Amino acid sequence: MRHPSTSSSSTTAAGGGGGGGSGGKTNTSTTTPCCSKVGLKRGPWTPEEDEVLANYINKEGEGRWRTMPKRAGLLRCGKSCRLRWMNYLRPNVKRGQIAPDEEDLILRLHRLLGNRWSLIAGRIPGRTDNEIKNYWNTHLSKKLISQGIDPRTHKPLNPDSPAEDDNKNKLSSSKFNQNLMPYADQNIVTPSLELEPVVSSNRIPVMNKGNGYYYQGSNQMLANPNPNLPNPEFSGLGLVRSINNGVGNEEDDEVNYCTDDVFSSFLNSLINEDGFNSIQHQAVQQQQQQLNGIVPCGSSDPLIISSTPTPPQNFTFGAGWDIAPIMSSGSALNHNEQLKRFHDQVDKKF
DNA sequence: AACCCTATCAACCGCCATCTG
DNA sequence: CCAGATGGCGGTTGATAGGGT
Repeated sequence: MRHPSTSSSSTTAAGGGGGGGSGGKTNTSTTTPCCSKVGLKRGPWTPEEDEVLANYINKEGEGRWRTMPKRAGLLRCGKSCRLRWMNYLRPNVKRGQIAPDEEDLILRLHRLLGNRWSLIAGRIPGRTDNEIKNYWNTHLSKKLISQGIDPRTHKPLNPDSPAEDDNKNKLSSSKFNQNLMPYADQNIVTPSLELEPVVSSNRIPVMNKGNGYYYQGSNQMLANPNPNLPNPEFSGLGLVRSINNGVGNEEDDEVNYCTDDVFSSFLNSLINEDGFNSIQHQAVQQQQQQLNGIVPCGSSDPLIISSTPTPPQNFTFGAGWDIAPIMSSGSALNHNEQLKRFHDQVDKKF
């Protein structure tokens, strides 16, 4: 294996980066000036180059990448400088082993966001999108596959899994679901109004907004790889904030306040759905134990629910989130379309 | 020792959204 | 409103390290 801290300092001849992918997009012959590498150095950065770049940015600040190399005296293209800074030289970039709690969070976030590496990285301090992407491709996707889970959809590779039955008919044949929607959590269900927020084994209300409850589908997806680990929310890791932070107040709504915090809180609510499921599981266990006379009724932990879990109350999006129509009972939209609209809004916001 | 295979990850690419004039 | 410039993103590549034969 290549040691992370040494490879980039390699002074070996050109090589390093790959030939570049198509990105799956329409190929055009146009190239930006930055992409023309005439006379520019490529491949691994040398310690000298790193020093020059770091010194320059520390003095002049980030930005204006296109012209930076010239100003800094580097024979690199702006993109290369930016990438090097963002992924390696920038302060606070954490390297080394991904901790189990980070891995857990990556899994949760990927289930919710799909391959939105920058969004995922934005919620894991010190980790870059490139690093997370690499870790996903080299570790986590294989890990999921070995567990019989499709890393792209976070659904069982075996389509006959009983956990799927509830939504299978609605989802499995969807081309949108299979191809157009790499986002992972395709079991999110937006029920119609007449549906009460009834909790079943695989349909958990996560949040509500106005008329609609937001359901989380199969709870067997993304089993916590380390059940002994607390949910980051409650672990003091500071990786995610409490959902209570996301309680939308009228003030915010009035000023059309739709910020990262709003989305962040919403995301947290989704992330913590796993914790929610875990809590539910604990509750079931507790009830069982109570029936067996093992433990006294009640729990000092306010997060431990007693019987029927209730969705987080009072959660709201900022005004910029047009979630109500998505959740609307009268909507003729099927689930996939609703979910797609939600993701579209995610895209628009971020 | 030499070769092969696999895993890793830095760096590259094209595309797209946003910014700016 | 438009066009060009710029920044940022996700997909992909390939050099390298290390283990196996």
